[in-house]
Amino acid sequence: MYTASSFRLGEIMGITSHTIRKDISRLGQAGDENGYNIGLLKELIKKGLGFDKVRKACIAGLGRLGSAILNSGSFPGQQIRIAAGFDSNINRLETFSTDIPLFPAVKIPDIVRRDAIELGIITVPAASAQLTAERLIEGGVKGILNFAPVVIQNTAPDVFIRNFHVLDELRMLSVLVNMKEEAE
Amino acid sequence: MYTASSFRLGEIMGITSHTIRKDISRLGQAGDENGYNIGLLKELIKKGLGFDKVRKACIAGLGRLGSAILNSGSFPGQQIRIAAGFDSNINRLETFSTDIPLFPAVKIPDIVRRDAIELGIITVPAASAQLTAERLIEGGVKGILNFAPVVIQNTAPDVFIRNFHVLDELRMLSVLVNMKEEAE
DNA sequence: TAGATTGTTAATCGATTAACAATC
DNA sequence: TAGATTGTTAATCGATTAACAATC
Repeated sequence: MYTASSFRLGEIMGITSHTIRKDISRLGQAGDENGYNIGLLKELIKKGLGFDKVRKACIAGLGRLGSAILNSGSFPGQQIRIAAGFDSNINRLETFSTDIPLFPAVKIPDIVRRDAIELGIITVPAASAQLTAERLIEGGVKGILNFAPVVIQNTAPDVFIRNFHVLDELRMLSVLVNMKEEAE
Repeated sequence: MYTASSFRLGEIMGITSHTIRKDISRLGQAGDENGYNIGLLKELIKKGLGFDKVRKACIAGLGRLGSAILNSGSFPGQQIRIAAGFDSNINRLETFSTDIPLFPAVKIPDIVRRDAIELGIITVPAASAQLTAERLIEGGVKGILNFAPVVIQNTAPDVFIRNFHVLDELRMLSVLVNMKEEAE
């Protein structure tokens, strides 16, 4: 039987053993004085976090970033399945070769609703990000991961939105470096 | 003279006016009873956060994601400049057309040091992420943005590391959706 | 047993939010 | 002036860290 200690798990994840124990204990009991039972722990996490279901996601915007994500293997065997791609440029849709069904952007509400897609990934230019978000929400998504360098104004407060932008992350690092330099 | 209130700024950024005021006040004074003086505020942020310097960054791993970032216009006029790209596949380097100088991965330490590159973006496969990080650190980078689905073990504690992975973000959204469903 | 490790309660920390005097 | 808005102090909140009894 395989086991792992909170210390070892923390090492792998880059956090302390305290946090590991606290977080796991919230889900139930999976360990004893020999550490955590890996099989039991996996089950506990799967159940507790809802990873026993596979949720469908779609990608809106098939530019460089969007197609990079689309082609990243679609996360096989994971908790997420990419079920559709959208772009406003019809030509781009036609020249694309993938197993994932592609549609024009205006169809977002229809397809999202029809296929019960729950998560949306926004990789369109900043100018069309808000419209894209609204179409996704209209279709009924419950969560949005936004890569466009704009903060999405959430019209439906029960939809979770996470904003991520590469440049902002680099700026953040730059600020940390700068603060450190000034402290020296 | 253009002004903006903390309420309006918070609206744009999706946070409260309290946080805006608190954060800005840390940098100095930029407003009065008419709101913030935009020009003054920009100056204050630029100085306070070190955005008056441009820091160089490099991209290690020119697969789909890496080349998407490389080609994203190199953030013109921003606080960050992409100054080099690296890949372990020599063929890939040769077939690439870009203004940004490209080098084989083994040269990372040399080039980073030579060109005083301060930030590194890791877009290599998981298996080579740790090695890539070590090469970047060897060259002297001060911050790393890691897209590989592995937590980088930081051998140099004075280097800032931010881990980001698309699938994890989607999983996070999935968990939020799941918790909400269970609460209902 | 002795030593290692969990699960949980308490303490600490930092960030967000609230409240409000000061300003013009 | 009256109303709007900042800057700052105090209160709240949640997450991380510390500490330790219980377990085998």
